[in-house]
Amino acid sequence: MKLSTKGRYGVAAMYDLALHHGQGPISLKSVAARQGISEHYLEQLMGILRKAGYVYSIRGAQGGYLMTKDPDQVSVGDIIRIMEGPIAPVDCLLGDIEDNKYCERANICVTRGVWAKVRDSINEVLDSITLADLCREEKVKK
Amino acid sequence: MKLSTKGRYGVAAMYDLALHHGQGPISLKSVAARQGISEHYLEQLMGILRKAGYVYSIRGAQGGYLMTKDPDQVSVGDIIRIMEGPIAPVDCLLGDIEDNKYCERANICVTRGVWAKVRDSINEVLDSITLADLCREEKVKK
DNA sequence: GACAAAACCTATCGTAATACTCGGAAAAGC
DNA sequence: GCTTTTCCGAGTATTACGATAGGTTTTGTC
Repeated sequence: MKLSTKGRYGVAAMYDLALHHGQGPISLKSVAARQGISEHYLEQLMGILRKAGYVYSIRGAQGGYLMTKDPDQVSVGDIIRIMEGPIAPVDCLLGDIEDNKYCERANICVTRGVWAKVRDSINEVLDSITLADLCREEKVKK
Repeated sequence: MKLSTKGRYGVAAMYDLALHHGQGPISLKSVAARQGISEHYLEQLMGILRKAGYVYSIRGAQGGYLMTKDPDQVSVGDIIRIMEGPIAPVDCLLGDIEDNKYCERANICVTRGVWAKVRDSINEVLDSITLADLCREEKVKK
């Protein structure tokens, strides 16, 4: 039940952009340095976030990335799901309960209900926290 | 954020034993067949459950496995944690917040709090469901 | 006592995903 | 024109997962 670095780094990067929201384009290099992420790798991750519409970029010197929405409009769950795909502790939760794509007994399986509850509770927690919340916490810590 | 088959199969096997609780030793072969798990692989998993004290075994012909506790005394969380280790969406939750073993900035990191909340909510769900609960559900479905 | 059924044990192994790394092309400010 | 930056596609090393294989030991039953 581990989060991949994709999800973790994605949140870290978006959080970094949120902290600097309104200060013009933020270079990938500076984000990578502050958050301790490989530049080249982060590059790929920013591509995902860009294609998903959470950031846009300005190329060339003095360029960088900017958030498309305000930090209070983006939840941690949004980012995790973009980076890792839908939350699903087991594959059988991905399809319809009837389609048997991942498990022939999905409709009679009692453990499926357990995993569904886990999924729902994870999503609930992740959706309840916005990037703005994280920024506020940062200020409290200082 | 996937559960491994270890956890899934572990729960399936324990659930199967719970369904047959009080009916003498249940052979690994029959559990594997009912739950659709490779026999040899399940063997290894039963070893983990046995060493952890959740089942005991009777060797030889007509042998098999039995639960050491009643199904209402064993939660899904107990089994998952035995099979997969402690629930921790990120490694930095494993050590103390001060020991910096997994992350140098654990004590200043704001995202750490997010993952801790996720962990707690997963544990809460998993601990709230016992094998006896699953058995009751099975009967309702029939 | 032989036999078969079962648990037990150790080792091996193929596949796939993860987490990068590398090398460059294109864009844009100065 | 130079430097800074994003953008893109390919390659790669490591690891964990999910088994598979091949045996040994134990024990009930005929």
